[in-house]
Amino acid sequence: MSNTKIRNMEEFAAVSGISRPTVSKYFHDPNSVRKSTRGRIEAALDKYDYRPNIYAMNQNRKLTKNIGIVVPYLADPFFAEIVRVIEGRCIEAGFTPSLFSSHGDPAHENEILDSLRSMKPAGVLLAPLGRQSDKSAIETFCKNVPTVLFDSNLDGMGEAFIGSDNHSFVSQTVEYLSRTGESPCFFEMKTPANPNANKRRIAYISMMERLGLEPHVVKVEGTGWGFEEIGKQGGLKVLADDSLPTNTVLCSNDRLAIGFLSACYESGVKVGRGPDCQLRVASHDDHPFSRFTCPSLTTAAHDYNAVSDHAVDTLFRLIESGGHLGTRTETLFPARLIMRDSA
Amino acid sequence: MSNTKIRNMEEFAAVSGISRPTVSKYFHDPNSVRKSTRGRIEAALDKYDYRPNIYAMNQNRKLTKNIGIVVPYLADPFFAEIVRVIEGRCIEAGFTPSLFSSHGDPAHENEILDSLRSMKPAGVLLAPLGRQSDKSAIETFCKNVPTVLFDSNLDGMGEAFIGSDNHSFVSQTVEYLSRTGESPCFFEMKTPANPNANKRRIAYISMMERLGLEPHVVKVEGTGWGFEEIGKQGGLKVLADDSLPTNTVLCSNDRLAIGFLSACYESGVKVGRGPDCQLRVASHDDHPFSRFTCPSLTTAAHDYNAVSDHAVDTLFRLIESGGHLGTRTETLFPARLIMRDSA
DNA sequence: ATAAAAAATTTACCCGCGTAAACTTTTGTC
DNA sequence: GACAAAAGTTTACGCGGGTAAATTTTTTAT
Repeated sequence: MSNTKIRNMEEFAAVSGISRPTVSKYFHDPNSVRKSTRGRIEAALDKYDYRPNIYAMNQNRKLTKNIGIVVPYLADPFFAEIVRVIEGRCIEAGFTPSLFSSHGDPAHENEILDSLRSMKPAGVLLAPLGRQSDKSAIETFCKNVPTVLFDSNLDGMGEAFIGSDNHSFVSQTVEYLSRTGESPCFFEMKTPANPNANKRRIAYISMMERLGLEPHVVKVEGTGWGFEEIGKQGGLKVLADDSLPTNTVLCSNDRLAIGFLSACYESGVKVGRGPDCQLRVASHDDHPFSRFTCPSLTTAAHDYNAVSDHAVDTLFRLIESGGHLGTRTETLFPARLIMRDSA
Repeated sequence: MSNTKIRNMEEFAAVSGISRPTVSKYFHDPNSVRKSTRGRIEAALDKYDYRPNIYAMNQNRKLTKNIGIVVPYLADPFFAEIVRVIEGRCIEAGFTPSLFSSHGDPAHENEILDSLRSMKPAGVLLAPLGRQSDKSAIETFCKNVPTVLFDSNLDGMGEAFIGSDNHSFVSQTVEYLSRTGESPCFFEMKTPANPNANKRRIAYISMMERLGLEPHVVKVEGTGWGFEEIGKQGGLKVLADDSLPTNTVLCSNDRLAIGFLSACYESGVKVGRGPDCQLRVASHDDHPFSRFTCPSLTTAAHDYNAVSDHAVDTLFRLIESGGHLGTRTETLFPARLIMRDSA
């Protein structure tokens, strides 16, 4: 490692004995230059530790090698986990991921899209807030930037959608619960933030009807993204009122269930499938913490890797095709039932 | 909103009737131009929706308005929450935060620092991995980029450190537990990733000795960042062995405690301070989920806001002072004991 | 009203790199 | 060894905006 500092590509080209345009080509794609040339550049590279100025590089590019990743709520470990996988894939493929969380705030989601636009990213993976999202802002954004939606679908927006098949989630849990005990009631927020919640309720009702059972939906108060607290308060209430229609509760998602289980514990209600248990509780998502609840939570698991991989692959195809795929596809991955102790 | 598209600052200056250098000055600091001028620019601004090219802007700047935020493990909601607060403060102050997670991997931490350097950020808020961090890489980085460390301290690195006072955490929990029942043993990982863990053990031992009590440290196997699982497996083991030295367990951190509580539940061990309880469990951090454990977790809470605010304020002072503060300060915020049901 | 200070304007050059065109050298093939 | 193709070199210009210097205009103070 020499201590003479290289200020720009010109100087670096000089010390490596290669012309600047060729060096520029190398940084754009190392395989686009002859092997011997690449060798000389790389020799100089670890002797002088030069890195091209990213701002100058991107200034003249129509598209950069940046990929934007936007999630609605990073404090939810579910999204943190997906982000981890997606980031890895992007880096592998030579892109530079930039991570953003809307933190549950539509205004902030808009700001993110705004600053994302000026980053001229090659593509964006967007998990929108859902119902709260500013649809027209997202629509405009998607027209200007190659975007793949994931997790939450918004009608017609983005070049593709990749998510989980809510019907598969709910039909598996409902089928399992109904087969092994009393049929479940459906526990959810009165005004859910996420479109998946609506799909799950509808799937629950249709599945129950198909089984010839009467559906019961229990809606609890509360808004925002503090699902655990909402589940807990709602749980305490329905348990105090003794207003649950059945002894089996199917929560819309694991975070609600975590709160609900906490309410059960505090109310002295024993959850599980043992003979001494008063209630069975199941849910959806396979949240990273669901294996540590008391009792551990029976749930339907996302195929994290499939969703992440397919979202990223789709985005790469989109980028390669220059920003437009033929028709907008919606890919849904089925769930896998995870049987634990709560039901 | 006119539909003529503005391509660059030249054109925007033309339509706003102001010269380009003045417009440039405006974007650098809106208050640096006369009020009437600002008015004309802003009128044009919402008529034509032009935004300066961020790459061209930053190319010639020694320092940008970017701030890097690096955390060791974003899937830990503790960090997700801190990040949320910090991001907000940065945006308020007119900076552009960029978020990175090392995902528990030292090699990735290095890559992040590398790409961060080429972003020429005005400053960086770094929560390092800790023991696993490549110390020399971080040291080199801190010499080149104005950096404030938080959460995990690394000796002498960065211009300042802001974190929580582990001694305050542990002394409060130990004092409380010892006063209200059997004195606690200390439950931790054999080889903790984070320097805070060591400080907590030391604080535990010294506090116990001060109280004239015998310290007992229970170390469990396991490496990596899956603390809950480590706590659970370790918990199952010590409960099966019946090897706990006392009926009161103080976990090094909440994530371990979440796993430990799960082990207690599965082992049929009732936790709490009621007469029918076999074990008391307490911990440190006030993890976002600790209020939803079964039973809810007695813990010592970080002053999230104080840490975030002070870290950000320190970074801003550092930036204003041109990259160096006088002497390296280490600011530690005390804990607040949160009494819940587990102890 | 007038001088002094503050703010804008004009002009001009720079930054670090992308990239096109014309030309030269190196490769690989028969 | 001749020759076409591939790769590299030179030269030159552009991108979009930062910024300095000299000049003009506007504002503020007296």
